[in-house]
Amino acid sequence: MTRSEENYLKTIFHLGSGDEGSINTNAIAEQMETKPSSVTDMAKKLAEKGLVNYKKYQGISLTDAGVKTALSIVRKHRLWETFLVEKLDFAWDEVHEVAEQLEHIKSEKLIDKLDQLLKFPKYDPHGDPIPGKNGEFQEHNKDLLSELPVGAHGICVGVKDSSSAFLQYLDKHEISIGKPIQILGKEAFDGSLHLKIGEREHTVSHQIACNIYLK
Amino acid sequence: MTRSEENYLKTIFHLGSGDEGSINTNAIAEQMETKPSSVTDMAKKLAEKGLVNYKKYQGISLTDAGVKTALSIVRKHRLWETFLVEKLDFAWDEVHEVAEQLEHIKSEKLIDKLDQLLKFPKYDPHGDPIPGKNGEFQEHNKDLLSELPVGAHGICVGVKDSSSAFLQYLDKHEISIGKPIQILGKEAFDGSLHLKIGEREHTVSHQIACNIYLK
DNA sequence: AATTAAATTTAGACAAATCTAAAAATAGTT
DNA sequence: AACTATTTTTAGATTTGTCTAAATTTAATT
Ligand SMILES: [Mn+2]
Ligand SMILES: [Mn+2]
Ligand SMILES: [Mn+2]
Ligand SMILES: [Mn+2]
Repeated sequence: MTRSEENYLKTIFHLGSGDEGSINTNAIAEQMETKPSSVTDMAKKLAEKGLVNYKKYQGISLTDAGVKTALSIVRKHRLWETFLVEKLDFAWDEVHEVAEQLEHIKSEKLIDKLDQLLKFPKYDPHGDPIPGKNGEFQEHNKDLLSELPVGAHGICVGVKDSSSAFLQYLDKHEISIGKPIQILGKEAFDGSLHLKIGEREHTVSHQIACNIYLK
Repeated sequence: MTRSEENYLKTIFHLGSGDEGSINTNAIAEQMETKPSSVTDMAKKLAEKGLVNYKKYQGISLTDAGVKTALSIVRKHRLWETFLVEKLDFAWDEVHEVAEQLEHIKSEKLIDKLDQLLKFPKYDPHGDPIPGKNGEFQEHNKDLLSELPVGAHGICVGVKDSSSAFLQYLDKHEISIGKPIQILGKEAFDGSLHLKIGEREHTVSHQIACNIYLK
């Protein structure tokens, strides 16, 4: 399994985990910052190996074997992110790029020992669930902040956008996983929300609210 | 800098650190389990980048920039090996292969934080010195067991052969870094040595004695 | 010095992963 | 239904790293 194949499988897994069904060539290309023709080439190769279902012009989906492989990469990615934050004092906006490399290290013993060192964490620094050795994981029962009514309150349990820019915005406004958040008001015109975050009050745009999960 | 380029630089560094001067194409090929023609190709590329001195049929040597790069890879390799043993309970014969992958992860912050987590170790699990951020390191003042006279005694501070097979042999005979060793006698016929290792006595072949460093 | 052997380089090929440009298929619209 | 726009695939080229086989250079031996 090459690094490129692994990256494709992971991308297809992430694009497919929302709605069911098969994924567009173009969507994969955009996500991976590559060209559609490259995606087609890889689709054929992965189909050859039994990791994706692929028929010309019909889109791409993971087989059971493909899902299993994707989950093992996601597991590694998220365990490494957790390691970087918990053991090496990285900030949560600094870990993704490094984990993108570390997820391709091949050693089952390494990842199991890492899991043990971290005390078998269930969620990564962004609130995303960490699959276990056999691919099992429990997603938080969560809602997007933007879809909750005025008056709702809960705990921040995750973010949808893990970009450095967004996470730094959250840091600046003291929004982090575990923080209690209450919706004090909603602006009808642009959908911006007036929030109580811990002890402070802040107003955030609709775009921000679309990327924060509450429980 | 590609993974392959890094592996070549590291190999040239290791082959050259003994005697001075330039390294044979064939020696590099053998060490890397590749063909001499591939070495020539890479020599040209690395020369182009100013990392090696290369003139046709004249052998290959590292430039200052090449040494600097090689040292940074060796630093990463040995810090990761130390991490695997100290933090993840790997045995010293299990770390090399994984470190061979980890040494190529690109993140200066990662390696500096790892160094800090490990409390700035000076030597790796095989007794090899770990270069610092700026490439500085102090080699142990050590001697090969095979070159010491009868009666000599010292502490095992390193191994020359880091292969799994050799390290497992040492484990079996309870030879490890830090163990006091004394030469009780030498067999003239085949050069085998009768040793006192800690409290026990053992006889080891000349081949074994050629791969153990004492101080 | 001539010959043989060994080391090294060149030439040409290949697989992996990507790209551009053009062709083909599908989807959307009058 | 015909036309247009979008998506997807194909064909052919490129880069990186490798290989084999043949040619060249250097080293060793008669
Ligand atoms: Mn990756
Ligand atoms: Mn994450
Ligand atoms: Mn090693
Ligand atoms: Mn390596």
